[in-house]
Amino acid sequence: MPRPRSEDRRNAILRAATRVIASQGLGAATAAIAREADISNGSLFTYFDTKAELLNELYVALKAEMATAATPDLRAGDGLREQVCRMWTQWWRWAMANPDKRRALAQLQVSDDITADSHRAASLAFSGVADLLERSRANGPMQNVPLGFVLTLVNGIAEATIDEMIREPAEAEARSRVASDALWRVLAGSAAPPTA
Amino acid sequence: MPRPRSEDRRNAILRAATRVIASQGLGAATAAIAREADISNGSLFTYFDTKAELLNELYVALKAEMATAATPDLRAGDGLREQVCRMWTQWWRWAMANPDKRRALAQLQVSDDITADSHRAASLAFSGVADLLERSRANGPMQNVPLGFVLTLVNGIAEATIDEMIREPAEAEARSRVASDALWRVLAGSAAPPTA
Amino acid sequence: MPRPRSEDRRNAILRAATRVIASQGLGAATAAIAREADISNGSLFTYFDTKAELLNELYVALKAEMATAATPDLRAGDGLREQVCRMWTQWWRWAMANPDKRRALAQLQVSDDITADSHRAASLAFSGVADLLERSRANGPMQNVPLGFVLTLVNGIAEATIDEMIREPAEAEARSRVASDALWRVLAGSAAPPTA
Amino acid sequence: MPRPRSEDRRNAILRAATRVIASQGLGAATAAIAREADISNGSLFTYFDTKAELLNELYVALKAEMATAATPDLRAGDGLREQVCRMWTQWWRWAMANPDKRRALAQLQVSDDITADSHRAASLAFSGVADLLERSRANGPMQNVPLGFVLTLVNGIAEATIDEMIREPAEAEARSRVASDALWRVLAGSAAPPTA
DNA sequence: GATGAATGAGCTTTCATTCAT
DNA sequence: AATGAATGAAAGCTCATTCAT
Repeated sequence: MPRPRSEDRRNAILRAATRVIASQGLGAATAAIAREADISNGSLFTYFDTKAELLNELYVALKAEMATAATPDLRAGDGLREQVCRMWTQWWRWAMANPDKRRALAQLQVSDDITADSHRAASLAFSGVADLLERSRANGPMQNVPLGFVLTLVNGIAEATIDEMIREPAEAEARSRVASDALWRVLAGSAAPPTA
Repeated sequence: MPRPRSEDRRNAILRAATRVIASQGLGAATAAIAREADISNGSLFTYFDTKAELLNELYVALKAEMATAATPDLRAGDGLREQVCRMWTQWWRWAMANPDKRRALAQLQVSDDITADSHRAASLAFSGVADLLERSRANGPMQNVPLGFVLTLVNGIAEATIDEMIREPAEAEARSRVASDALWRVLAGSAAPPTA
Repeated sequence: MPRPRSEDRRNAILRAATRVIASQGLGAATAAIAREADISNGSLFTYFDTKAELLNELYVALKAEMATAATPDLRAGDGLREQVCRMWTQWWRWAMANPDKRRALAQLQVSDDITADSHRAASLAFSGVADLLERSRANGPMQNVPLGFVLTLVNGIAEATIDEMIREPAEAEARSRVASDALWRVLAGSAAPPTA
Repeated sequence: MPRPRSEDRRNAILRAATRVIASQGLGAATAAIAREADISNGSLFTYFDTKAELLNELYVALKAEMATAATPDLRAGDGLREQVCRMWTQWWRWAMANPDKRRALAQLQVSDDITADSHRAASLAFSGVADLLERSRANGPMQNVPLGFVLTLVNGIAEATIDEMIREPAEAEARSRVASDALWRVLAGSAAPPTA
């Protein structure tokens, strides 16, 4: 029995790719990623057949991680407003805590190497978030548009806010509250603050 | 800034770069851009010293064009709501009419080759839009955050909506209205429709 | 020569190599050969230290098989002409029946990896054929040249004819007779047909 | 006007390829060929799009050169026998004088990279030789087989003899006469010596 | 001995940039 | 200034061989 293909090694490559892509962009050499993962350049290709495959898997993995981080646990008794608030908080906390992942994602998102399948898989990971948004927009001004549009919109607002938070980390908490209110206004149309 | 002879040629290169980058991404070869511009590969470098310089100039030019398209003419008598509405309409009309420019911008926005200076220059071009947003948010819920944040946020919402419009062009007008209302809610906090 | 366990496996590798080289050329990866032989890539190297060694052994084995196929059984009473005729028939029958082996041989013959020793060993295998040729040329026009030259020449004629037979398999029998006569003319100088 | 693409350089690459392939086989690196031709590795690809294209052009060029060398000038008054004799002499003289070209050809001949088109082009170059053979076999034992077969056969005999000449250069002239007679016997069936 | 992952040198090809014309 | 050939440093990927299991 040979040395088994190791899940650890595979993850090490994905982590290394995240770091290298965050700092050098998608043009980063596979050899650089391998070096960062402490493996030989040839070894990378036993885990990912091509660079494009590595990028696709990384994209889906990062999106899924982000989605998981954002998806709020179901706590009985919480109102929708609270749930949205918690989701949003979890989302930006993850983003602020993982700047490399966010930067890598920004590059991957617009890459031609990312297939339609990967984009689909990434969307699927957001179903928990989508469920919450579906309930939140139910009787509001967004009730008649496709849920996908709502998701896109919320994502746009979230990312824009996180960009600002990164520019001014000291004000992150303050911005968070402003953004949370804005989000709710977009979804539900009223500015009622969450019951504290 | 010593400018070489033909401004026409320079612009031809920028237009060619837009098309080529839209279809092939930032990895596009300078030779491909030169061919698309109907000049020799060497000639490109008499107009732009490096590929990075070309990308930066293209980025700023496209952002500026987008900003110009979005900036509403000052018409006496128009209310803020109407002006925001007009801005937004002009914005997405430009985006829908110029898919290549939008796609190229999406790539450029996240490129490591784009300098902080270029990002600053791009923001400056949005001063007309910024002015309008400044007035629009004056007494609303966003009155105490930096104007840059408001711009970022509005930009995020706009881009998300345009993405959706591209997915479903038939519904563009309908989405436009929904988005316009959402935008106003974010800025001003109330959903009052524009006085027609 | 310490031989590892299974002679079967060794032969399986040689057979697999024949097929793979016939279809992909000498550039074929050792891993491809191993896969075709249904063993692991590493295992191949317990049977052959290097790829070059495998190629050399394959070359000698194929040449020897060809020689064995061509060598006519000694049948008392047969005239030389009949024996040459039988040899030639056996030769091309083997070639037509084993296209992969022939193609692999064609590649191996010109490879830099094949050592002088292997070429010598291959010649040795043709001693039966050489004996017959020695007797056949005894009083003819080739009586004063080295036997090796006669062998080379006969080989050249045989291979050229087989190439033609492969191009037009339907005419193989007809070509066989023409070539047999030509062979005899080269060796013995007269065109007397075999006494049937 | 830029430096024009130079036919000299192109030929230098072909010559370099001949030498390098003769000594290292078809596995020779394009970089090695470029170095031997005293150009940069990238430059090679402005003259030949791919390595396979280079190999194909080299193959056709070498075959054509060999054919030209072998094709006898038409001299009024020469009998067929003399013409065949002259062709054969010119052929082997060229081969002995150009060992690298012969070795490179041997490799190229069996390469999978050589297309059917190239093989066709190579055959065409031998039309002068083919004409002579057509006339020579006219009333002899080979009159009823395809001319292509005759060519293949003559080629096989020629190459086999040249191989022997290379093994024993001192005997080249002697072998030449023996081979010439054998050739004539194959074609015309009689051993009549050339009228001196 | 058998397995297949690990290794790293080496390959062809691309491409931003330079430079002879 | 314009041209496009020349340059050479990468890049992604392959593969003979080694080695941990």
